[in-house]
Formats: sequence, C-alpha cells, structure tokens
Amino acid sequence: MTDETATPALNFVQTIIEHDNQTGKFEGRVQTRFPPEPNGYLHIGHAKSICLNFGLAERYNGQCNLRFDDTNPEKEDVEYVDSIKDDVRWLGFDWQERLFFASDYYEQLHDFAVQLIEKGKAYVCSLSAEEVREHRGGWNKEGRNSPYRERTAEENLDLFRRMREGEFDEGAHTLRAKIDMASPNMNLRDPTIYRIRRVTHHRTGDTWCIYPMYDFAHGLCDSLEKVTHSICTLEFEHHRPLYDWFLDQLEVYHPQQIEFARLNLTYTVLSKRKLISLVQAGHVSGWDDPRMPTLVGLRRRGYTPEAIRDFCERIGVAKFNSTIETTWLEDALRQDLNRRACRVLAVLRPLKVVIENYPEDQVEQLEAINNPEDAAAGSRQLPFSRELYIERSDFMEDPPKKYFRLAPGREVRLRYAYYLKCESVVRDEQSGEVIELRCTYDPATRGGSSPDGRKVKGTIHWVSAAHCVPAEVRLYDHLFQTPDPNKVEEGQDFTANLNPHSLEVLTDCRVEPSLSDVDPEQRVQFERTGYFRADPIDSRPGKLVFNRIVTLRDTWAKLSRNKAPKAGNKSKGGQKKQAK
RNA sequence: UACCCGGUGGUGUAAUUGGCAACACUACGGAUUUUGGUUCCGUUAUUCCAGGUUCAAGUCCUGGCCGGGUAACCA
Repeated sequence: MTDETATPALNFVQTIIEHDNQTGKFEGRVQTRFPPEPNGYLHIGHAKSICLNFGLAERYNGQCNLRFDDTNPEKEDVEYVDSIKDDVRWLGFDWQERLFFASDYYEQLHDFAVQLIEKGKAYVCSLSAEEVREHRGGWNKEGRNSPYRERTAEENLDLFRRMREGEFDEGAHTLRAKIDMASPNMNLRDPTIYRIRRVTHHRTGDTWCIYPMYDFAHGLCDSLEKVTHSICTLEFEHHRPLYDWFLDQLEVYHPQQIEFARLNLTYTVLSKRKLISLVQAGHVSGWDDPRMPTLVGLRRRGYTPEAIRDFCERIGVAKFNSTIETTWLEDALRQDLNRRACRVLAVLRPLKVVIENYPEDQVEQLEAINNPEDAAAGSRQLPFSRELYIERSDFMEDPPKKYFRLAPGREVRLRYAYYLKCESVVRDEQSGEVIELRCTYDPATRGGSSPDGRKVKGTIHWVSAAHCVPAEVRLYDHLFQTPDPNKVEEGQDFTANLNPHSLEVLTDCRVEPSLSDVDPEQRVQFERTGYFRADPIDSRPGKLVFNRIVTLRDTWAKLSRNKAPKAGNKSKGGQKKQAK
C-alpha cells in the first residue's frame, strides 16, 4: 500500500481536516455530504464537488451522504433526482443507505423554527416581497426594521401555525430571523427562513404549504446528519455567519462550513442557466449532447469515470478562482484510454486504392496487435485484399517537406501489412479530383518490414474494401470557439461565441470488420486518429455510429499549421494565437 | 459606493508553516518508434507593487494595485 511515496501535498481542505483530527474537534470523524438541488443536470463542475466530498470521506475513513437540497418545490423534480443519482453512481461513488432529502427533515426543521420563535429570534413578517427588499437597504444604506419585528412570541407562534395550516395566501407572511438590519453582511439583515408556497412538492406532495429557505435548512440538515465538514463553493462565504448563527442560536451540533472555488473550464460554460438556454435554443441536441459539459453529455461522448475522477484529482482544490484548460480533461482521458483502449483501423474519409500486382481473388489474414500498451489484450486477424481504402489525408499529389505519407512514386507502410507504392492516380473526369490510386505492393514486406532493410518513414492505416463495414462518425470539437465564451461584444450574449464547427458528421466511413458488433461501452482507438466509442443511443449493428471522444495528439497537424504561414503565403489568415 | 475572499511560470497546484520556489499539464527543441500515438530527455519565475520586521520573507506587518463574490419570499 505504498502508492504515494513522496509527501502527499495536502490541499487546504485536507489540511483543515488533518488539523481537526489532531485536535480532536470532531473526535477524528469525517462526515461529508454532496448536496445537489434537484433542478437540473450535473456537469463537470459538480464532479469536482462530488469527487472532493466522496474522496475526502474515502481518504479519512469517513462517510459521504447524498442529500438532495429540495427546499424549493417550484423548480425541482424527480426527473433530476434520478439523473443525479445515476451520475454519482456512474462516477463510481456509493452513498450506501445514506440517501437523504432536506424534505425528510421538514418536520424537524419546522420544530427548529418554532424554537427560534420561542427564543425571540424569529418573527412573522407581513411585509410584501417588495417592501422587504426596500427595508433591507443597500451596501451603503442601512436597513430598516420591519414594523412586525416586535410581535410577541405568542403572536408569532400563532401566525406561524396558521401559515402552516394554510390559512394565508402565498406571500402574505414570511418567517424571518431576527438578527441585525444594520449588518454590513446583507445575509444577516433578518433573512427569510420560511415562505408560503402553494405548490405540490415532488416528494411531500401537498402536506406542506410553507417551505424553508436554503440558509436555514442547509446547516440544520448538516447538523442532523452530524456532518463534520460542510464543503460548498465560494459564493456561500458570506452565508457562513448565518450558517453559524442558526446553529448557535439553536444550540445544536455544529459542523464547519468550508468554501472552495468552483471549476471553470476554457471553451465551455458551466452555469446552469446557460446550459439550459443552449438546450432550449436548440444549439445542442439535449442535455446529453456529447458536446455538453454535463455528466450525461460527457458520458455519452465516451469519457470514462476514471478519467473524470483523475481530472478532478489533478486540478486540485483552492480558494483562488481559476480556469482550467480543457486540454487537462482531454489529457486525463487520453492517459486512461491509451492504457486500456484496443487499437483498430478505421478510415474516416476513404480514398480507394487498387494494388495492381496483388492477385485478384486473394485474401490474407494479417495479425494485428490489439494494444501495444497491454500485452494481455492479445491480437486479432485483419483481412487484406487487392482493393483497400486509405485516408484521403494520407495522400498528396504535391506533398510539402516532411510529409511522410503517400504521394506519386512514393512508398509507405500499410500498418501490419506491406509496403505500398503509388504508381498513378485516377481522376474524376468532371472535377479532376483524385478518386483512386493505382499502386503496387512489395510481397517481400509482409508484416511491415523489408528483407533489404530499406527504410520507410510513414505508416498508414487502411481497411479492405471487400471486408470493411460502413459507419457514421461524429467528430466533436469545443462547443465555443473562444477560451472564455462569456467575453462578448456589447449587445451580444455568449452564444455569439458558439463554434459553428463543433460537430462534423462523416457518413461515409469504413471500419475494420471486428467493429461490426462492438459494444458501446467499449472505447477504442482508431489508430492515428483518436479515441472513439459507438454512440449508445444511435448506433446499432448494421448502422454503426461512432463518437469521437478526443483526438490523438497530432504533431503533424501542429507542424503543418505552424509552418503554413511561413512556407505557403496563401494560407487563410492563419490560426490566431491565443492572446495572453 | 459597502462588506467578504483571493493574487506564486502560458495553465493549475505545492513549498517541512520564516530557511536554496517544487510537481503536473501545455508550448518549444531533441531521442526512440511498424500509430507524426505512447515513452524518454532538455528549455521557460527578480512569488501583483511599494515600504517595513528579520541573519533570512512567497510565507509576518503597513499601504496601494488588480481580480472575484454579495443587496431572491433561489440554491
């Protein structure tokens, strides 16, 4: 069990926990919780929080609860509860029997509210929402006390009882904490703790018409669950005094709230509101569109839970508001799949090759290694014949320097097969476009090396025309074309930065026969191209559809892109380098 | 405008809590390679600024600058 030899380098939350464990603050216990509101789909930012909370529990032999913060029935729904549970499970975390809902505690929360009233720390306010806002004041304007602030405990108790019993209309009254209308912290200016909402709750139905507010409910739920470290994002920092206030006034078990910076990623958006608008405006096909940063989207795209967890581990946890480059996510995926994915040959943009000196009816089976990173993955047979398809981009009539692939008169190696030489090209009579290559092979090079030891720099992939299987391939790119989609010109919104090429569908691809019944759960590497998986929804035997999860690193593409502006002066404006 | 929180290479996170600024990713250069993949090697910082305390400051103090957050009967 010596996986980590060097100093583990604790993040600041771990530092706090270890300190607490040393001082015995929570008797060495670690109890966390992941508290989503069931009003939307989880995204990669939530994954950071999930990994943090469950990860901490795991690391310190504690427990992490899954608790739905369902205190606002207007926005919440079981649909979201189910998808969130599914996502957390998919990521690989287990809350065992500890699935909770804030609504499980409604009765207890109500009793806490009653106690607060009895202690003279809460009152029923009959101001309208607008009046409350007006009374609250502003940043440099003190608030004014509500005229209802001094109601007696008896009166408040009676009113609150009648609120619960449904005697009043929505908005007629609220229960407010009695704190300090002059506080520089707006959250302490007599915050609302209960409001009347005549809405059916997805779990409690119509048994309640008053619902607790987040600030009141959250800390008390944490307390009831004996949470030790209540981890939330930075924007709740100003809520901590209020979190502490309720716990102190009620003299109950007191967890510690700790805030961390939420995740930001380049080339995407992670706000629930923006994600919803992308779905509603039809910019994506749905929450599970493979370009979406949602967990369902990443999952459909083909990201593995292992890669996402590794990513969350690598980005660390801090209080500094940072933006992580998406390449980190891609890199985590590449690292995972390089190790695990079987290699296959697939041609995305086919160009026909006829090997003139190869016997007309001959078919050979050639051995191909499944995964050079994993000997246990074994090998398979690839059918080879006179007519093949190769990648269009692997042939150029007039190749630039350092192009190692096929060109008239040049020789390349066909992976696992033979050396192939291009003798001539066949053109479409109308367009002049190259539609076929006439080639010859060297029978002495079977397996890919020559007895005379001559060097062939390039190796290209191929499929046998008679044996390959047609497929559709969906190439995904960043949803946005700018690193920070929120940066827009006056009068525009973030959708102005959408990448028009974020999805390219190729309908005429050819893949090797072993893929004809591929399991969508299996990720494969199309050699020299990228990592792919069959789309779990649209793909089926006979009509294969593959999603590109991520490309392979492509130094040639990078090379030709960087050299282009210098060498050829007819490049179109060049890729603008990212501004600093 | 008030309050709160932050500021370490292109990016993110460290720094034994006052002791020679480290690790990872990217970028660039090179080696290996039957994937232009993988792997390996190399290159990039007066720690936001200015003062102060100290033998010694990224760490402590003072002032400034910059960034983020906050005024829902949302979470």
